[in-house]
Amino acid sequence: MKEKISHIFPALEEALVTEIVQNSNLKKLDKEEILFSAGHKVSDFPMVLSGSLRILREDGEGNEHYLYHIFAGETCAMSLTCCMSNKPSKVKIIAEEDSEVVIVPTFLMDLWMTKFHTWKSFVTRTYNFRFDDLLETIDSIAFSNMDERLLKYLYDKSRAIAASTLNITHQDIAYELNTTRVVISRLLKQLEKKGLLTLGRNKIELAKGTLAKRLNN
DNA sequence: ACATTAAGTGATT
DNA sequence: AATCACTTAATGT
Repeated sequence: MKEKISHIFPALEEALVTEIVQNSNLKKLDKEEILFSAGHKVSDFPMVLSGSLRILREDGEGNEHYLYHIFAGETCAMSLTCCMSNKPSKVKIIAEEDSEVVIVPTFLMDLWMTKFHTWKSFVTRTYNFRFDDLLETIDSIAFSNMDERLLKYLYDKSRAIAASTLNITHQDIAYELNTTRVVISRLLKQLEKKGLLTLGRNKIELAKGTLAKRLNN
């Protein structure tokens, strides 16, 4: 276990990894399993060992908004902020595919910040790394660029499951981008005309060029 | 064959 | 971009 964490989180010092192992639980998540919902107090946060998790903003009225994915070797910036301010979670965390995570109790956060410099820099990097992504998201919401949001969503999802074929309905996408099915259907149709993807029932196949293009950005 | 669910379309706000 | 009303297509029982 210890070797595994060290391998996946190489930046963390040995003594810290030892404490992680002593205080945390390993949890296996099935595809689409909900780890945390919004609203509940954050007593733990996840560090991803394998697979990927998707993070959604969620209000009380059943509105959701996709934010980002996290992968092996990462932790959730939003969960960390909730930990430190002792506020209820504002996000929902769902396994994008079968995943393994280490569930770490939040009370260790403060202690580790002063005790382990590698922890402090890990947390800092987690924030920095996420910031650009969130800015992009803010931009596309602010300027109502639903088509860009949709493309980013498809690309992110594709990367998260390491496949170019997504098995998802237009309705599901609409729900996670907080819009309506009709809008998604029409935008997807446009993207299909542009040759960026092909559509099927419960299926969206991204063109190879689409992935490459996005990766170069 | 029938019901249900997913997706496409035109018109309106 | 959202909503409505409707059609068409695919899938399940």
